[in-house]
Formats: sequence, C-alpha cells, structure tokens
Amino acid sequence: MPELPEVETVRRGLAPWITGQTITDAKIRRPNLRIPFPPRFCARLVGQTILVVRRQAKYILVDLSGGETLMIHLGMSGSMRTAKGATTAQPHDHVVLHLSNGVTVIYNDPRRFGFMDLFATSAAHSHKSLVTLGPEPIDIHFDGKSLKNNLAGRHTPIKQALLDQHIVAGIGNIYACEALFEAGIHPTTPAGSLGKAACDRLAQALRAVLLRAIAAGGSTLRDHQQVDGQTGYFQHEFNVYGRAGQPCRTCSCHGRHTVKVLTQGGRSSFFCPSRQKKGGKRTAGVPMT
DNA sequence: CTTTCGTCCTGACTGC
DNA sequence: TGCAGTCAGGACGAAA
Repeated sequence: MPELPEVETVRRGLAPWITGQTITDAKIRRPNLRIPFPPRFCARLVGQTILVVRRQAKYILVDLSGGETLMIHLGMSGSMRTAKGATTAQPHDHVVLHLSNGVTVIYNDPRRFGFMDLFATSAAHSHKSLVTLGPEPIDIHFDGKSLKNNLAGRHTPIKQALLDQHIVAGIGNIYACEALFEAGIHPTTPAGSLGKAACDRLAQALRAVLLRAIAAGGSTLRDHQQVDGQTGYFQHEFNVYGRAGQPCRTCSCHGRHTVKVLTQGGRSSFFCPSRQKKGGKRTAGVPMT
C-alpha cells in the first residue's frame, strides 16, 4: 500500500530521529522477507553513522558514513516506528536498529512484501531497482512533455502505464486512480494516444494529488502508519478509490453518477463515467469542487 | 522491444 | 459461530 506519499511521510518522520546518529546494534528477527538480506547485513551496519535519509520512488535510501547505502522498501504492509528506551516487541517486527541517541528503529511488515538491501553508495545510481526508474512526479522538472515522451508508442491502458515504475516512479493503484479522475482521463485510454493537453493535465494532476497526500500524511487504509504511529488522513479525500457504487461527489455530475470499477491487469480501477469519458474527451470546464 | 502473467505473504472481509 | 474462499497489491522474472 505505501506509495510515494506514504513512503515520503515515513522518510520525513524518520529523518529527525536518526540523522547524524550512529548504529550501535542491528538485529534481524525474521530473515525471510521477500528478498534475502545481503551478506553480513547487521555487522556491516553497526558502527556506521547515518548521514542522510533520502527517498526515490517507493524506496527509502539511508546514506551511511562507511560509504554504504541502506535501502528500505515497505512493500505492501511495511511500517517503521521509533521508540526511546525499552520497547515491546510486536508481531512482525523483522529488523531492529539501535542508535547512539538511545532511539530504537523498528521495521514491521506483516505481509513480508518489503525488503532491505545494503550496497555501496557510489553504486546506488546503477542499482537494479533504481537504474530504470522513471522521473519523480513531484520533481520540478516533471511535466506533460516528459510524460508524453515516456508514454509514446505504448498501447497499454494509461492506468497500467502509470503503475509501471519505468514510466513514472512512485505511483500505485490509489494515486493512479485519483490522478486519472482529476485529469478527466478514462483508465482504459491507450497510453500512447494521449495528446499534449491530456498529458499536461495528467502530469499536473499527478503532482497535485501526490503533494496533497504528502501534506495529509499519506493515506491509511489498513497498514500505513507514520513513524510516530499516527495515521494519514488523505483517504478521506479520495474521489474515486474504493468508492465504487457511491455517488461521485466533486465533479459536475454531483452524485447523478456513481463511481464505477473495472479490473485492469488484475487491479481495480475506480473512475467516474461522467468526468472520465471513454475516448479521451473531457467534459468541458468542469470545476473540481 | 512491449505486454501479460504468476509469484511471494497474511490479515480482513465475504458467504455459506 | 466457524470455516473456507477471496481480495488486496509492489516488484520482478519468465513467457508470449
């Protein structure tokens, strides 16, 4: 479930607790996450000081003083929490780090879709998971032109293209649905058929919805929680995701239509049939609210 | 090259 | 009430 806004929320929550601190102890409580831990994972972490906590797409990247970078992926259900002093172990606590300031950082992941990796910082840009990633949709340089360029020649539906991390990084099912709604684009539209205006709208919508979600601390459905245990609240602002059969509430149809759902690539796509017309025509001049 | 599909996992939910 | 079945979904490798 964690998509870009949730991962960014976790990064922001984590950074003030751990930046500048030295890892004094590291323990793996459950070794079999989705991908095996790299060799000597814990031993390599101990003694290193945390320099920077970054994020790329859905990955948290922790640069360490020894020239290595710790990569954390939260998978579907992963969360990080911090505690000062004695801590009570919870079910699905898989990795525990102790820091020089007395803070404990715990990685918890019930579904074990997440993983961690550790590699030379100098090789980060060529890491298998990072090297092919598309642009960050909240980056200042991301616009309709670069989106259109990356969609060129793609016959796959735009909804599925948005989930492809090589085209745009960090988008998951929730924000793909919400951005398409906001841009007024039907999810089955062939990706490469979107014109300049539609790509401009979509780039703008992606950026806007992600920034609003970050400001709201992400979306908490079942799993996501912030580092301090708080839940995000962007889920209350969903226009379409998870709202099949409910009245469309923010576009011009004002409840005269209900949100529909269809399955694409095994995932649910939620959309308003009034705002998101098949064939790409958007209802002219529709205000959002 | 692009696209689809199966795989991993467990908790929450549905239906009988 | 209990239990089996279904769903959710990120990333990757294999297959088409």
